[in-house]
Amino acid sequence: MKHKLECLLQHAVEALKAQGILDRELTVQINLERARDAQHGDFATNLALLLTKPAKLNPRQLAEKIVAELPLDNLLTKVEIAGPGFINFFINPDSQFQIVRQIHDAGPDFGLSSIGAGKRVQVEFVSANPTGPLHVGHGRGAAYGSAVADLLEAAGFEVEREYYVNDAGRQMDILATSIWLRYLEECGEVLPFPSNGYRGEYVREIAFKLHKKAGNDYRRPAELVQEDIPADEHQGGDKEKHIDALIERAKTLLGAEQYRIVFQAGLDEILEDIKDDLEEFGVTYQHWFSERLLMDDGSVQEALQRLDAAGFLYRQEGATWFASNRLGDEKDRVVVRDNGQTTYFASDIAYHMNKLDRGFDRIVNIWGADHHGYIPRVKAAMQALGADESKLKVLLVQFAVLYRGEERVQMSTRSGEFVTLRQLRNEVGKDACRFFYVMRKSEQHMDFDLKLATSRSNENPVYYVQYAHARVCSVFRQLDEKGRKRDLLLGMDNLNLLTEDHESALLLTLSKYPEILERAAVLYEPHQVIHYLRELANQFHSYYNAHQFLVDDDKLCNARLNLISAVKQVLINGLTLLKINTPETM
RNA sequence: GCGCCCGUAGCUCAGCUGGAUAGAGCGCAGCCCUCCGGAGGCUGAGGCCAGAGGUUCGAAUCCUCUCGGGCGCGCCA
Repeated sequence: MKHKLECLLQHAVEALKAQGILDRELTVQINLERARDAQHGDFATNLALLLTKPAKLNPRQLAEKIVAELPLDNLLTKVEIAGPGFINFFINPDSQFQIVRQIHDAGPDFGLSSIGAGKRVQVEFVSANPTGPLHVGHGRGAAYGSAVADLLEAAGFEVEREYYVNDAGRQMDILATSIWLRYLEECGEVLPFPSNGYRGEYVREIAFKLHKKAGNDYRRPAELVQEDIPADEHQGGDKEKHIDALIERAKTLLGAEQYRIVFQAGLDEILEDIKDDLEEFGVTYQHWFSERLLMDDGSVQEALQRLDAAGFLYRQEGATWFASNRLGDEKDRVVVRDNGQTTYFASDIAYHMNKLDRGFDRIVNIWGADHHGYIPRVKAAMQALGADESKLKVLLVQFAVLYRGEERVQMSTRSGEFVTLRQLRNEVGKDACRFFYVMRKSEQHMDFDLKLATSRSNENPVYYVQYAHARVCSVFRQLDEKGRKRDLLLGMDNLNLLTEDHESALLLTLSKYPEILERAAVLYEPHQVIHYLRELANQFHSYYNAHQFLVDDDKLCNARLNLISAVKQVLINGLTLLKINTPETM
């Protein structure tokens, strides 16, 4: 409907160009909107206002000329010029009824579009370090990222979801060493735990399993482990030097082979936990991409060579620097440290080179807001590699602050007492969890109220939407109990009986769903779908209270049943897209 | 100090790439089941869109500054 009107307007513009009112070279962006007020019809455009200057006419005169060029179509009952020069379109009400038929015919596919035209988009999200379970902060990225990916897919893009696993680097060594130290405790060795180690309970559990499986194979005497290790922080030393020394000690005492096994045990265990966690949250990936792989297969070296060949690398103070400042970054960045090790950023350059080489039309990265300073350097690297940096879209997700009623829930990663995503899901359930996370615009700081999310009352927006669905189901159960049969065709033939205000409003809202999905996908704004579903549910509940569906008149009854059936279908489509359940009873 | 995000009803937030009279939920004050599920509906009070300039037919929306809140500015990952 919307596209059709846009076409008509485009033709009118061409006609004005032919008449010499508008310059032929002028490109015109048609801006057609849903009218906010029913008095302004169904759609409105500000076209005449925008073209006032190039046409050198006042807006109302210009609007008249545009309207004169619009072919009369039986879709429209009226086109009028209003206010300063808006053109308002009134859609033939009969055509509005057809939305019920369209929804019925399309079923689960209603709302899907092909604007993506099969273009390949990669969406990378969460990508939390596998050094511990996901916490609530990752939850928002997971819910938002998967919703964006699912929306893009619904809009006709070919989507690949990816998780970048940081399985290389110092943090992983700290984890491996932490596990080993806990393992030694399991074996009966007595030794202090480093202040900088991972203290979470999960580390003990992994150590426990390792001990159960391997017995004392990796046991070494505590004296040897401790010998000549520099003091920890609480002993007046440097915690970083302390932990680094312990890592080295673990590597020497265990040897490369055994160290690798302990390391791998931790990585596997945690990654498995993250995968399960996300899967239970309705989040799945096509690829789990290993950082270590990039280092092992020479990709990092290759990326650096390419930067060097392009003249973007130089050496200073023993390190190798990438001249990102020349490409808009606030300063240059180290890619190879003076000790010869490549930095995390070097891996990331190689990773983005790899993404580009895979030929995606668009690359979407979803990051926590704390990484925003990272964007310029990654874009700089893409440019230096000769790539089109506009292919990369970085979406930032702001932090969520947890509340339980008035009280703020404290999170502390160090102590290992942080609230995990799993705990959150167990407390509020998957549906409320996803709904709440996606309900807010991603760049908006949000307060996540656990008390509200768990309340089974009218305060809770999740139940409100689900209840609308359950109510429709209930009406059909009631129909059954009364021994009546639904007559689909009779209802379709009598849609024109749906003339109540509540019914017109619902028909209009239903017809907006495809536009909402498109818009939400293009703008990466899944919260728009939530808002739409709340509005739809609200209108349904109003309708339910105002009118009886199971009336004696078979024609009217079946027309209404078809209408609420369409409501049900759209609720299902929207909620399913967001991976939220649609229970038939609650 | 520099950079990014945010500031809209008492609270939590929408506001359709600049449009017509700024919206919703919660909370508050009332009301509505002889009726398909009251986890619902209806009515009402509540706003200088942080503040000041600017851009134009028109600004909550764009630009500049100020004030407030969050987050970044490592040879960490």
